[in-house]
Amino acid sequence: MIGAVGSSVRRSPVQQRSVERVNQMLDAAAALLDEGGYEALSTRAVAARAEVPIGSIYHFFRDKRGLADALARRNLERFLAGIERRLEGVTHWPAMVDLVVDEYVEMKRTVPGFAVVDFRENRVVAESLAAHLARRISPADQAALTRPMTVAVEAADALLKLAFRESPEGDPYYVAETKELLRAYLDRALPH
Amino acid sequence: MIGAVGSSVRRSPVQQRSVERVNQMLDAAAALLDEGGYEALSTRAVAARAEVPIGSIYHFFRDKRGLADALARRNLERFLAGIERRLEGVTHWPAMVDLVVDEYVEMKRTVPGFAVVDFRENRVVAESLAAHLARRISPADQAALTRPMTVAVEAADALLKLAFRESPEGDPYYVAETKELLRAYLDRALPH
DNA sequence: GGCAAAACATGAACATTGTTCTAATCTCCC
DNA sequence: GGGAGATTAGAACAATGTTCATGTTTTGCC
Repeated sequence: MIGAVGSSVRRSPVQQRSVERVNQMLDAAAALLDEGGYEALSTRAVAARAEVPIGSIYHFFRDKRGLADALARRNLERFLAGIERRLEGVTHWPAMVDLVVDEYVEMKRTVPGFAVVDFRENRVVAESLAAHLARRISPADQAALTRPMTVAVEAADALLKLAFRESPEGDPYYVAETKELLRAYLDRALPH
Repeated sequence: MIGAVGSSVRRSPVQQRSVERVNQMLDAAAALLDEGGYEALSTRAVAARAEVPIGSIYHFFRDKRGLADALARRNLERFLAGIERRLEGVTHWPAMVDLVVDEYVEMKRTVPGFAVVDFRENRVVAESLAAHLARRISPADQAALTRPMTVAVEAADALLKLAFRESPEGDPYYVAETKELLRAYLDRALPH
């Protein structure tokens, strides 16, 4: 999950100092996104905040979108790692629902720029969860689980974004309803 | 639903010719959005496509966002009108689910730029559906229906966007699952 | 240590886009 | 037909995305 995926990255940093500077750029982008949304994400603002010249951004990232994609990927990896950690010992899916939603809420509260988890990333989450489900819970083939999981993840992402639009800490009602909706749907959609 | 809402519109057209030109601008914006997403929506491109000078856009709209908002509102009104038409005689909510999803799919296929129905618009849809439900189906107070409806609309919007990312005509599996998910959730969330 | 090659830093310069402004033209109504 | 308000028109300014040539630092190697 480290190699240059697709084409959002132009060069990967190889020296120590540049690894740090790339992280500074991602941190700066995350902070700007939290403050003013995607519209506030200007390349010059990122450069100023990270204390690097504009050229450095384009040295490592294809363009502004590539920078945002890289940030999304970094957040995705943190999210998956957090889920993997929490999933220890979980053997039935209703517990999984609580788990994943709670981790999402926690990330939204603590990880800057977590809003940038696009549809491309959602698919990865769905596949990861389907794999876990197939491995430890249901012996069914993973393919049959992936599509319902994709539906669940997409819906959950939208509802939790709604929860955080309503309240900075995540409106408790919408968080609770997200879990309720996921349980109601998966109870019908997953093979028994 | 016509007066200048909030502040996305700078002046409303009063002469006949300018009403037509404003519609040309919205049509051009819709076409560009369908072709290349929000990134392809440049004010100059809209002006060229609508065969008006840039100044005219800023004469009627506050800024580029105001133009997109106005398009979203126009699409929302068509959507609500379509729903209202189909809702004649419907007296229980499962039929409503099919109806609203089908109308959404139809609009996505035929109305240019329908992708631009933001969260602000979703709330209006939810309130409209809650009102209908309160009026003709359940005697319960509308307030108790609005929040579950908001959840349902937000989830449906996300899932149908997924369906249309997968296939230009809307992936049938995801469309069917959207209905399934809505039924499963509303069956639990609505008062019986 | 010293040296060549690769990686990196830097910011001026260019292209595109968002937005404003002032002057000229057109519509509508008395 | 005349005048006030509505509208057209596009040049001009500002901000942003992006590239590029040049200079500096790090790395691997003798």
